[in-house]
Amino acid sequence: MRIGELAERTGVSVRALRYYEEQGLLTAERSESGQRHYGDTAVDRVRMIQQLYAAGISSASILEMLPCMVTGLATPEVLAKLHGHRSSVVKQLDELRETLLRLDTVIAGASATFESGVPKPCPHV
Amino acid sequence: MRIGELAERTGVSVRALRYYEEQGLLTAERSESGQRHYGDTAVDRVRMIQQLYAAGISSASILEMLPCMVTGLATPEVLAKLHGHRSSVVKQLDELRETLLRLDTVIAGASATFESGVPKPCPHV
DNA sequence: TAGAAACCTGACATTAACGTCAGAGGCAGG
DNA sequence: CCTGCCTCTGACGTTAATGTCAGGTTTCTA
Repeated sequence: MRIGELAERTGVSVRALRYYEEQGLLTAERSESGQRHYGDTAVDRVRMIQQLYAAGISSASILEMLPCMVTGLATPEVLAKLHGHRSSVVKQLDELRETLLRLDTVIAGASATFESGVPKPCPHV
Repeated sequence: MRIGELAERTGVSVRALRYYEEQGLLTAERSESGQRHYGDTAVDRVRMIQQLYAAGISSASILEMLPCMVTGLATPEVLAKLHGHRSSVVKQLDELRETLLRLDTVIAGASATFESGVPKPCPHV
């Protein structure tokens, strides 16, 4: 498939796909005229990239990890990187949970204010 | 306390603190000569700001929410915003959990490779 | 009362993952 | 062949939260 179709099937912009290639995260066959052509596996590849991005992992790190993400095999160095990223993801999870608790506390307090029939303006601090 | 001490106590740079003030997230008394002076509550305030940043909430949104984060009171509009941010935090949590699972799968596979005594180079995809 | 250390404002630099535009070539239908 | 849509490269724009530097004032310390 060509780049437009890949973009549509993954929900990622054409620009982003070219950027991935630029970063070495995604490769493409080229037609005689220079147009990119992708196999079906590219769809999964792009989705994986997106997922790692969503975890706050940089393209440089993804580049190191990606080949092994596909096969499940890794060098010791890559394995160490993976553990490192796992830690940071766990840390992010903890922080997010804490933030969620705080948000819930605030929301509960604010909601109670309204339910009590006493809508007060937001006071200045 | 002055800005340097606040920076040290919160682990945030002086530049960042001035930026928070610029964004309206943090206020300071000014001495005769114009130097910022903070009360002890500023420490908590800064930590809260950092936590919200960590949740991917923009400074503009924080600005809307912050007064009410302190008092637990909110206008209906702010309450709606809070719910919106709650949703996005929950979504982030889900995505992170999914990513963690994927990472664990890969790590498990890679670790097994080593434990089996067959360290293989990372193959090309 | 120096001189160092901390502070001030203002402004330009940085980073990442794209968006957007320009100018040009490629491809399928009518 | 023409039209319209897709694609190409290259390059500059964007955003957010700072970093960094310059040039000047204030505050602490010896």
